[in-house]
Amino acid sequence: MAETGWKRRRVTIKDIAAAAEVDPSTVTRALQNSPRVRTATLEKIQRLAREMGYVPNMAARTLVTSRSSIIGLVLPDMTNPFFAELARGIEEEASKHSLRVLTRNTDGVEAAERDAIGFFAELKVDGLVIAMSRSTTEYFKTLEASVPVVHVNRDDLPHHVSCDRYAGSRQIVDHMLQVGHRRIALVTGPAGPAQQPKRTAYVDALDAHGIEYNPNYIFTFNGELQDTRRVVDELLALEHRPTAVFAWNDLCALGLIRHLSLRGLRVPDDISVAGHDDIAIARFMDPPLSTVHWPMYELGQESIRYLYQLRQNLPAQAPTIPSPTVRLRGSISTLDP
Amino acid sequence: MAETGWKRRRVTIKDIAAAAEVDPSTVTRALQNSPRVRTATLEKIQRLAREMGYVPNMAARTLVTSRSSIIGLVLPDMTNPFFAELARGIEEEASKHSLRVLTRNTDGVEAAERDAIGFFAELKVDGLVIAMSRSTTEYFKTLEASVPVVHVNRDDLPHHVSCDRYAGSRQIVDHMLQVGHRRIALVTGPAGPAQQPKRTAYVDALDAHGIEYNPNYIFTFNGELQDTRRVVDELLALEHRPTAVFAWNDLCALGLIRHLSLRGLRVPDDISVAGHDDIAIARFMDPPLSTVHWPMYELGQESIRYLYQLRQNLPAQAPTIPSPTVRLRGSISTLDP
DNA sequence: GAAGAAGATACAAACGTTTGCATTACGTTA
DNA sequence: TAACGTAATGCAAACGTTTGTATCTTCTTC
Repeated sequence: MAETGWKRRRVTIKDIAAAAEVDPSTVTRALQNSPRVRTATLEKIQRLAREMGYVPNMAARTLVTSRSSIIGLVLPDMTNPFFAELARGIEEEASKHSLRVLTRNTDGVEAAERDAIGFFAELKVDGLVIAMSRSTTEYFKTLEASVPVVHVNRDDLPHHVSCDRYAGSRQIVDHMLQVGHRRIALVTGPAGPAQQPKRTAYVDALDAHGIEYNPNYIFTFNGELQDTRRVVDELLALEHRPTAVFAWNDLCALGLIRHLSLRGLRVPDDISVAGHDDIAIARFMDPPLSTVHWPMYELGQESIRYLYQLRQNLPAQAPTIPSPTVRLRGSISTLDP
Repeated sequence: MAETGWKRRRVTIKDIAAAAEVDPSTVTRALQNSPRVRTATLEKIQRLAREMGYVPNMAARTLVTSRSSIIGLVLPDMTNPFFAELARGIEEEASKHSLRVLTRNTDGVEAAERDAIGFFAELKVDGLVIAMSRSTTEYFKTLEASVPVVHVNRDDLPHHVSCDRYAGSRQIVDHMLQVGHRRIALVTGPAGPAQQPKRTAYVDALDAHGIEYNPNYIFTFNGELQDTRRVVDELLALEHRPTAVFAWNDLCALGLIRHLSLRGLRVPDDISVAGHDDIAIARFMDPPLSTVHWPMYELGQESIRYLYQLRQNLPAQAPTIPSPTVRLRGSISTLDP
């Protein structure tokens, strides 16, 4: 027997006002602990509110204050622990300012991204954090008129929080070269503004060791875990097979390792693999993954701090985040000369 | 919370009405493609709205209609791909009803869970999907008065969507027994209503094979990946070491495998491991993980369908989800007798 | 004990939509 | 051409808060 239970009228501030024999405005003030209301009245009202099961109506409040105390977070992929870490940092920091965080994910689809953003705009969120979007600059230009936005990992956009995309990649490729690797493959992700520095770091590192960069050693990964199989196939089909692979990210590295293993190659004995991001499971992989530690949690925190400055039109300079560092675990072998 | 620059006045329906020399009510109707407005007027209004950059104000709309077209999703842990899959199913199905999904995660903390729920209640969401909460029945009793709620994986609560928690576990333990394992450890998670059926399945399976259940073989895992180390230590300290482990979930299995490997034990040669959930990376682990496939995506879809029925007071019987099945990959070895 | 200062509370307008009902405009039929 | 039906639009109230200002108490102070 289904109840019509939740259709029953919600208790409003007016109901409390009536019960307390007082004006609605007094109730509002009492509920926000205003010093303007006498202690006795205040307590009586708060007790009544509790007893009557009062739940504030955000819509009404937002309508009049045009503030929602909500931060919108737009993520391309909840599946990737990388972004979960970001969300943690954001929530942690947001709660300090008593802001709540609502998340929408877009599966990396641009249309979904715009829908999410438009939706948050309708909701009148107090701020928007957008991680690694695909959308273009002009789009955000118009958006920024209505809501403060901070981008994570989009160095090319006006208000961003990011960290040195070149340094970490450069370091790990340098390391592979130092331990003797000469044929190093690079697996890049789906095209996007984030790809270039990684590729440059790769080319530069080779360059610094006097190695000519070989376009055949660069692969493009579509982001689906299954696609690593194709990459491995192509990689193994090369005449001079690489001895090391720098993967797009840790999840990609995981897939590569798996399919290499299926093809009979052991990591790192037969081929070395490096990842990027340092997600939680990286150290639990077999072998534990050498990777670039990307400080996603800190980026989350900083993005909220930045947003907070933006909201009050402070000079809000982009925060500085420490450079990413390399975590060497077991997935890169030293080559005998 | 100082007001600021980008806070320039938003375009409202009245502005459009003025520009189109028409009444606000006509604008509303035009924007929802009502047949009550002449085609010419309708097009003119819609064009104007686009040109002027009109963004509807959800707060105002929600206030009058007392519907928000939002579904709230409360998750204990975004890091776990398991829940990401649920979110996918929910979003997919929700978009069919043109509902949007907003997510909050609670890190498994009960206080955070209540905050999230309370928040969604204030937001006047049209429905709430709560996954594997810790909270108690009475709490939800009062909640259901204000919003329809569907629980995922909480068989004990009134409106839930779940699937046979016993069958899958039973099957995989049976399988381990069939291939010759006699000393099988069970790793359970943090206490909660979800634990019992798994444990019962484990005990029953042993029973059916005439094996007495050994309390020393049951370990409690706290949910943190690092904690697997302790579990492995305790496990290896046992006098008669188990030959197989049924882990709480796949992530737990991953950690166990890693620490077993650090202690020099190979999976599955030295010890077998089974997981639960079948998250995306399970098949990419080394060895690929044998596990119970839990249909999280389908559960997500069903929870929205259920919610939809609840909302219109249909007889809404709990939907039936196919039983979970076992995915045998490489992490369980056959024992020589 | 009266004037004035706080202190406490009430009043009323506003926020931006939606929607039932009233009104006007237009084309059709007798 | 008057009467009528229908199509298109306008009017106004309502949703539940918040907040600036006005009003009413109560206490000081002389």
